[in-house]
Amino acid sequence: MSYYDTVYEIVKRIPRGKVATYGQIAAISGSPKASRAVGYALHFNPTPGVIPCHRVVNRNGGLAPAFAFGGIDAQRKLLTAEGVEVNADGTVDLDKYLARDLK
DNA sequence: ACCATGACTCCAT
DNA sequence: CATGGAGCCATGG
Repeated sequence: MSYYDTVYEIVKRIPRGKVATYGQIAAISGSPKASRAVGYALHFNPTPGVIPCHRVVNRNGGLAPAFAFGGIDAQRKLLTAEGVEVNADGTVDLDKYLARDLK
């Protein structure tokens, strides 16, 4: 699972109070279009608590609807606690919270 | 190498 | 706005 390891490393690098998109992680990991594989990697989530998967959002800035570790509301709560504003529809402002300098 | 799967993304209806 | 189909990639059988 070398590719997945890369994904985990990147996710762990996301600064507190910031978020990253699947496409962003995919690009940094080496395959800009492997967003699907990235999501799959997070689905495995081998080390919960270590990997902040709640900071990973889709291209629209929206979090996973249901398959998340504890539900979208749990992620919303965590993100809010870190300083990330989450909209009622479960999306975040990428213009402000996207970790552009990640990498 | 082929097929099936999936926390994605784009486009059409 | 909801739903569905097609394309992308990595993994496992």
